[in-house]
Amino acid sequence: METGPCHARLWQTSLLSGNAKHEPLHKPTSLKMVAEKVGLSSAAVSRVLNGSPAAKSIPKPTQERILEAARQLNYRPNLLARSLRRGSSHTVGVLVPEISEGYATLVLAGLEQELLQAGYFFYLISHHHRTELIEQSQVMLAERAVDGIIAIDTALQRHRQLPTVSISCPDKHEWVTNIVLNHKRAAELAIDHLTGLGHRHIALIKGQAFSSDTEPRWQAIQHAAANANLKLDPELVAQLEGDSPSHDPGYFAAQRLLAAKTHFTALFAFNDVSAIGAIRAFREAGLRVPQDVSVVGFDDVQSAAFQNPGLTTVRQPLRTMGILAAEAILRQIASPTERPSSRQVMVDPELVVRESTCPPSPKKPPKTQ
Amino acid sequence: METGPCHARLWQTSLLSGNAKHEPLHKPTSLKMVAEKVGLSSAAVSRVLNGSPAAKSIPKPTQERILEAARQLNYRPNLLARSLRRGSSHTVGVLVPEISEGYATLVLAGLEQELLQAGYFFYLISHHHRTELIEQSQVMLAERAVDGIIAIDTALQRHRQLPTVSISCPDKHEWVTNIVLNHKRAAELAIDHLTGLGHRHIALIKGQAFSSDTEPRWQAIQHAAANANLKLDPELVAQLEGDSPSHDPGYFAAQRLLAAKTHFTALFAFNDVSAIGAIRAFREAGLRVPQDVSVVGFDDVQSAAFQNPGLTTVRQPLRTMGILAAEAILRQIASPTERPSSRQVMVDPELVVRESTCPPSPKKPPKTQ
DNA sequence: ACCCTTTAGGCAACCGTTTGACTTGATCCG
DNA sequence: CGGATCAAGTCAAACGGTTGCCTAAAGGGT
Repeated sequence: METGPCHARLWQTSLLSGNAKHEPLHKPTSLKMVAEKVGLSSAAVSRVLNGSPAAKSIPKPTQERILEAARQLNYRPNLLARSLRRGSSHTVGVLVPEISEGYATLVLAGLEQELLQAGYFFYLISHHHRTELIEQSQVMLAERAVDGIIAIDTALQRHRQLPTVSISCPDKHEWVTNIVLNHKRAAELAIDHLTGLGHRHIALIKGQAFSSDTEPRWQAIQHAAANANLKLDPELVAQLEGDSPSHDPGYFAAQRLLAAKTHFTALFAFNDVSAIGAIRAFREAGLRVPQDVSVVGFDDVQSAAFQNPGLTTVRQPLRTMGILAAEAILRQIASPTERPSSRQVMVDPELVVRESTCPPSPKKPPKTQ
Repeated sequence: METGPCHARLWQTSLLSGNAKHEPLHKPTSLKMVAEKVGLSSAAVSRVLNGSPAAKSIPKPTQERILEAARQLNYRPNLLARSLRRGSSHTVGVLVPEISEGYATLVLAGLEQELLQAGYFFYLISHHHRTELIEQSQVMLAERAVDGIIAIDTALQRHRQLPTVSISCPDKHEWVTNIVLNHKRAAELAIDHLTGLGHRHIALIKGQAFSSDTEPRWQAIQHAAANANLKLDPELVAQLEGDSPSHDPGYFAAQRLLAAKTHFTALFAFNDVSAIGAIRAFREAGLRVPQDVSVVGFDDVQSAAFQNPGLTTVRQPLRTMGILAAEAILRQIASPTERPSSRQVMVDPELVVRESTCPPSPKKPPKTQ
């Protein structure tokens, strides 16, 4: 509220004040130039501009002179220099598997909002699940003196003792704070929903082996199935293959399920993107969703509600998870010595029922084609 | 170890995790430390490690010693310090309206690939089309000494003489290189496709007023319509409203079109996301796509092919545009004095016909509901 | 007159690298 | 033998800002 309008006005003036003297290659104003203009040392100027406690011995009129000079020269501190000296760059690195639609997008949105608000910028790097890229990225981020690292669905390789928060990576490392979903609850929601509708033959799409959520989710599903007295037929389990961030893996997984010709009336997919791919495979095979096959997705990405049929899905509070991760990393940065109060933050899923699920039709098993 | 038992414990655990020589609170190795280890000046070490031409006067064995010491100490140059000295941070700022599914995602993916490959990192900032945020972002990026700015669908406010490339912003500024789509061709593709199928009553969804593509696209559509002897009925034009990055604006725009009760057999939407929203509105109104209304989207986002029905759309080569933008900014950074060879790079669209378009049904006009 | 505190700010080191200018000793050439 | 050249580095000044410590003068109390 103080600097915002101030900057805006500053700008206006420098634009409108007939600044025909367009100085393209003039170096930006430095502290020293401001200091010279007011005839003081740069130490004094620095202290005043930063509102440092040591500035209280400097009289108001002098302070005004300094501020005025800075404004006139359109002074902007060089943050590289400041970071170098202060040892804090106000920057974090964010690692994601891919820059693509789906999961990470919403998390990033939450992250960004929270980080920017705290004056932090972030570097975004994708690694396509390639181990050496992850490692290299961590090294490069450290070189760039980031204050912390946030890893989204990323198995961190080595660790350089930077504050680190991971989202959906059940990370063994001591120093990492984890933001994780309550997988147990998530599996229950989906399985109970489907069994509640009367489904007994439920196919599953497991995540890729490299995805950190795959295992815990799978465990949770087995647990939930057991609780619901449901037998999981190994024939009805397909795994996503390949690291394409698109809908293809889900599409092909569903084709494999169909090819196995084992009867099923419902599918619980690893995520929305693969669910959407699967639905297309079903349609191409002449099956209607949900009449012939009910489909439950996972994540509730932005487009889930706008699918045809609208996708029933287990919502992860993705945006919230981003916000929580940002808060956690900021806390860690603020007090690096102190152990994080809780190394794990668990968030709860929520079932969103739309149009892709219904009771199984008793008539004809989906053995078409 | 130094400041408290807390540290000691941390240290212990990190020992347990299997990494012997991993000193958590030791400051990272500096050039000086390497220099001391080999008994040379940091100047010599710097030159050798950088392979600077001045290092050729240093004998091979000495160079080996230096390299070996750096390796042993796991030396990583501090890029803040280097940037400060060299005056180049190897960082660019990327401005996007939103971090959300759709348009920007693919562009970002292309950008990232190309920038990382060149050793550049980027800051990602979203501004939600708020003028003061755009301006503030530019200032903050300049403070952080970025080497350039890439603006995606963003109306830049003020300019600080940084190398700048914009994507889909018909920017007036002299210094900005533009990556733009051939809107004329894009409009022709869509209009010709629809008229070719026999549609004469085509509804349109215009982009939001703040979107830079809205006007040129609209002009191009009018032009293409005239060429195809098609009259555009103002009743059949709806504009996206609100800055939500979701499918909602398209959904509501379609509802307004339906409410106007003017007969139409096809819709050309501003982008895929709004097309998907519109399709949902149509379905809710009891209209079938494409039998009752054909729909053409724009962009060809990742999920377009997996819609139900598969979305016919005008593809923008989004990833390529990202790559081109990265190349352009890197060129500008490499030779800042020289004016960019071409201030505009135009890319061509491509029509992707899927299942959301077909000839109009002559029977009943979509006056249902 | 003396001591103490406050005011007002300066000095210089420091953050970690880079780089132009310079030194020092040896070698070579005529 | 004297000067030039060269190898193998070193020195110190940047880059731009921050900060611990210092000083010098003025004021205030006794």
